[in-house]
Amino acid sequence: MDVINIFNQLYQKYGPQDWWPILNKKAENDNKIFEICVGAILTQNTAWTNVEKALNSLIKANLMTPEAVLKCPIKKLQKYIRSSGYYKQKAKKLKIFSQWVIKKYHGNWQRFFRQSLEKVRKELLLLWGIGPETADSILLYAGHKPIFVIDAYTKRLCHQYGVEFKTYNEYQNFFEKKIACWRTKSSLVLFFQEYHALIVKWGKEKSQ
DNA sequence: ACCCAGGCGCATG
DNA sequence: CATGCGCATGGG
Repeated sequence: MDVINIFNQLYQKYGPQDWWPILNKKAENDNKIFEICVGAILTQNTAWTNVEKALNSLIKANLMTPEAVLKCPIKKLQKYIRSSGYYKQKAKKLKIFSQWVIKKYHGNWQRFFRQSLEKVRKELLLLWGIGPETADSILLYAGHKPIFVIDAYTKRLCHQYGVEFKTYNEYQNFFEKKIACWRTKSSLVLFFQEYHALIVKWGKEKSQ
């Protein structure tokens, strides 16, 4: 399985994907980062179209900040994100996530992301509701950390080439080892961002 | 009527 | 360690 060659083919076919999509374009930078985190949580096992509706209703209700989410009554929060499914669990996840970034980092993402990749990844994974894919999406797209996101489509792509592993980390290592060695950090981030987006594009098209 | 979507936590063997 | 199950909406 030639990982680089597959990227080139996908890029030639689909072009740049411009991920992560920001809906609230006029928001402050910290709130755009928060929007990416919220999107990453809401899209767990859920179609993005359903997530977009929830994100837009949060924006419209002025709830796209950790402070506002923390203050909002849970029932009300559930109502706004209902379209994204699992809305009771996800409302709780947003509460916990918001409380964490406020209490520990005063809502300042710079303070969080300036720490090492190992440190920030481990810390996200300790939060209830944040698993490996959600953590890595946040790290890659919100924090610009060089980490490769594995999702159901990525595994499906591997299987098509007869490549199969047991764990998330094994898939991740497989891609990172084949890509990481010859690139600088910033170009690696862009490459990982584009690659994951292209895989999702490929997967979505295939499942229609 | 069914199946799936940009997963995760928790209980069980 | 590895399965299995509940969570929930909306579009095909």
